[in-house]
Amino acid sequence: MKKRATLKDVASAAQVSPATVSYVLNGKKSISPETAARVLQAVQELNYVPDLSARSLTSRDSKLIGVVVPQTEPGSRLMLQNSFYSEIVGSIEYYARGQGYHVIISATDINESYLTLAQERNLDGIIVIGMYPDEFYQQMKATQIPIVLIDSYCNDHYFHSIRIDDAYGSYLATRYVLGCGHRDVAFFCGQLKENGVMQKRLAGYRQALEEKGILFDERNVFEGNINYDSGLALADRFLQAGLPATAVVAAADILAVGAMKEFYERGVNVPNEISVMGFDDVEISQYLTPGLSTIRQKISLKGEKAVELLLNSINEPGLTKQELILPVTLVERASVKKLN
Amino acid sequence: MKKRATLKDVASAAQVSPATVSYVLNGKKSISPETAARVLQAVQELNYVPDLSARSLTSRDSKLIGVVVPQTEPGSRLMLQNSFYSEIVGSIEYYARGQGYHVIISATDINESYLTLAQERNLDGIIVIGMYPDEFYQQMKATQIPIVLIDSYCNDHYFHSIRIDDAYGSYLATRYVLGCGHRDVAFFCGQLKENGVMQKRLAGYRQALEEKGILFDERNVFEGNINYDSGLALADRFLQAGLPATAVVAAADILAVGAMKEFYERGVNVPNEISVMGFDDVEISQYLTPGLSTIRQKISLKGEKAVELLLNSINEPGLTKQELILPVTLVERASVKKLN
DNA sequence: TGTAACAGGTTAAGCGATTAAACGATTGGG
DNA sequence: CCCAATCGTTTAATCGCTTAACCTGTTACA
Repeated sequence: MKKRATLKDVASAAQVSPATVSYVLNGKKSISPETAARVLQAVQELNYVPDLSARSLTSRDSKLIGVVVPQTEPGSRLMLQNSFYSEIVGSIEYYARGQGYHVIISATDINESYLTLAQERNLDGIIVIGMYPDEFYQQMKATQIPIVLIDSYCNDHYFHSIRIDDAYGSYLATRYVLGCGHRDVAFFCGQLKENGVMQKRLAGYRQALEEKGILFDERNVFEGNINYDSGLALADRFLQAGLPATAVVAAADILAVGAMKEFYERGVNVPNEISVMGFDDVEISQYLTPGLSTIRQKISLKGEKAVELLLNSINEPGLTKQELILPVTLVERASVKKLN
Repeated sequence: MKKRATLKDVASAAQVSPATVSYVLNGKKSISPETAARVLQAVQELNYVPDLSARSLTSRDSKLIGVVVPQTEPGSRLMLQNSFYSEIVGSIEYYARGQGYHVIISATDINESYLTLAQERNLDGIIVIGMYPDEFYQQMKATQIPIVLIDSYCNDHYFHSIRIDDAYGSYLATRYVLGCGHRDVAFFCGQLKENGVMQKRLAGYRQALEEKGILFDERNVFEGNINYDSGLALADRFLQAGLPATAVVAAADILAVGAMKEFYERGVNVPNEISVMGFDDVEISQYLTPGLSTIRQKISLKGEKAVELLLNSINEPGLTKQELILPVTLVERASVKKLN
């Protein structure tokens, strides 16, 4: 039951003052090589690991960053089940660790509780994924903590921001489907209200239509939530509607996944009877049969860049706010039938 | 740029000593209602949130628990991509937070670095998911920190442990397939060597066979790794082998997912030409077409119980080690054909 | 040669909490 | 009526580390 070695223990073992040990450990002052060696050896022998709580107490930083993820849906609590978020969080975790930071996730309601976390743990920075009510951003701003927004269309220039070109991606998707010879294509999406991402993706869809001289028809857009069940439901509604559309472009893979399942259950063959196009290239998209054609965003790159930006912002407080738009590419698999 | 309020600030605002504030906040000593009220009000007004680093310095606990997840596969870094792990981690996160704990994940190599984390952050406890080399457990033991193992067949009784009855689950799966009229069934699994889970699942498979009086045939077991690509590969090898088997039971859903995809690509219809049975009931299993019949373990329950056990163990150091075996159930979907 | 700069260390003052011990004022029992 | 126990509160030590300030020799330079 022996206790952990402390700075002081190391100091006495190396026969120097605690301050010296501290200095050699963070190299903030010149120390003679011999002394340094002695200290380092003591560290080794005693198996010394600095206590970050103690350190954070004086140095005012915790080497901890927070990640805020939306509750995927009102009733559901376990956001990590959503592959999109878990992939991002995973990559954030990975890159942060590489830089000596640890990550604390929070899927809690966007009430005050996150602010509390930020304070009580002295978070060095926060990465916020997704879109929230305006009030939330105001609170975040008030913390004075460096923050990077992912996939948010919050206009406040106080924050750094990372996203993809949603409109373009959706345009790409739709153009591809159109290019395959489809002329009448439906659009499945999440709540358009207050969700910039969905709005942009709808805009991209419309743009592609327009470009081809195809009339936009409101009845072709099916609005639900961004989850599997909603995918099922939208496909059902689509089928009920008995529209002439031969393809659907979904504003999110998970929606496409649900739709494909529903089509399958209803005996509607994908891609022969109906084509399906996704967006995101979530991991499972490739698992499906047929493989889901979709718009790929390098999810892990988003995480990587977010960490990079956040860390820069932490180390250089005055950093001018940046807005990073990551590229998207089209991934062709087998869920869209070529009509020509 | 005003600084956060500290204990001392609250104290002077409420006109009491810092100690008093501390006492009313953690109610460890009797304080007059009037004083308490005054303090509480000051806390409100100043928006005071205790600094956990500082607290952890004296109270020796951090309200932080660590979660160790294996690197899903040697080359891959982002373990959270594996739905099984991300689901568990998500639920651990959720329940831990409910109890006032935060979670730090680590997908790092199982080298010394996790030990370092445990020390530098003063972790109150650790949840270890999966199986590791023996040496790892020894190191963990040395930390003296309460630990709960999930899905490990480590025999060391130093640890609490949570798992399911793998052998029984696999038995159930195989019996079901057999019950559907299949007589010749293959078994797909991850590395058997040093992986208790896989071994047990193989055992369950054999038991079911035996019970039906079917000879176990080594050529029917296909060993790979537990990931999608391996699923593809095993299905390929299976097809090459040209065995008479009419069904395959996979020791993990992700393997089944890969197999189904490969079968699809090769034009082998599931379930008409080959039946597939899974194990785990990962979220995507239901998304597949056809839906994957599988053995369900309540993944989130695992997380919940792990947290519960860990917290008990933290609060009651002498707690006798427990081993929890959670129930499994069969989920019938559409990937196994009924021959009779 | 006088002095400034610097290298290499040490001292000691915090950082923001917790908590044992001390303290004065009541209270209660014998 | 006195002593002890109890209550409500304060004092002060402490947790493990960082860092400004100080100290003592050297070295460099005009």
